Amino acid sequence: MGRQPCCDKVGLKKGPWTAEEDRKLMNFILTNGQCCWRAVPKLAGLLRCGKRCRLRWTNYLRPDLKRGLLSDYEEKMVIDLHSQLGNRWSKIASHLPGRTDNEIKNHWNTHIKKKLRKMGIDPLTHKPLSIVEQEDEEPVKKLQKVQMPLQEPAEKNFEEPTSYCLTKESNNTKNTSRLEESLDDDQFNAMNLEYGVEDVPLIDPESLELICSNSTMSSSTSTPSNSSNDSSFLKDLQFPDFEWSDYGNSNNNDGVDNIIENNMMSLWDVDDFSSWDLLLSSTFGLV
DNA sequence: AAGCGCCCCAACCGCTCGGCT
DNA sequence: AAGCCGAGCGGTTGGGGCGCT
Repeated sequence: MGRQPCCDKVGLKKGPWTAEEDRKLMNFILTNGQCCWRAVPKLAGLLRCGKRCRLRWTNYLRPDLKRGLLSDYEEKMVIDLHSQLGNRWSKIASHLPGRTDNEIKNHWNTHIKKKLRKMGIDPLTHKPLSIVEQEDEEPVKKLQKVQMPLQEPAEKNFEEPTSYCLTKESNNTKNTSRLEESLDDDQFNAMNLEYGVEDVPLIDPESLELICSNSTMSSSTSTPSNSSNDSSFLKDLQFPDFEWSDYGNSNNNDGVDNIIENNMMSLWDVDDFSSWDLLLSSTFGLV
């Protein structure tokens, strides 16, 4: 069936929004709230279709929007969320308060993609490029080993990321306890009041550094076999001292194979956050 | 100063999803 | 169950800004 256009396009204005249009839309939404978007242009006196009004509001006019470039911390979050969710920009955006899917998508396409490639990581699969290239050469092997399409890393065992879960009810006791140790009760309760499991607040970078430095201490005793595996890609990439954690399989003693099986690497699984900072600074001058 | 090319991001387009009848 | 419709999502585009020659 042929889809009807979202609105009658005859006589509608296109292109950049004027300050006057912004003001009208802003006034209308602030006064009346977000109702049926199709009706908004008429009621607000705008020559735009409802869909454009909604986009303008969500991407530009919303008062809770943050402006400016994504911080290093936000960038790290985007990368990790992307490794788990794929190109689900709105899902990713929902974990970054004040950021829009459009903004994150743009930032990904213009900045993060390049940075990851520079680091030798394939932005699509979040796997080292050397492995991706190998797989391209040997498609049969790839299928046997990975058993899922490379384009959609998130589709296999998709779960909402639990690493950011800040509720005390969380089953993820490891992460919860890290946070409980690092934040005092007031901070923790404030987060709990404001956000549910799905709505994850932005943690202050300083708090995060604290969390991660604590976890470094505890992780130093864990799974030495992970870092001592003889797979070559880490050496090839000359990364700083990474430890690749198990991804949902605590009995797996080969970190690299585990990464391949899960078809992703998570920066949040880098136990030592300072190593990540070091990587960023050594690779493209961040931090 | 002018021309050119590149980069970035706001905006657009078209498809999908989910609720309703 | 099928169709309609509003809303949301993700990919793409176009134009403005900026640096370089």
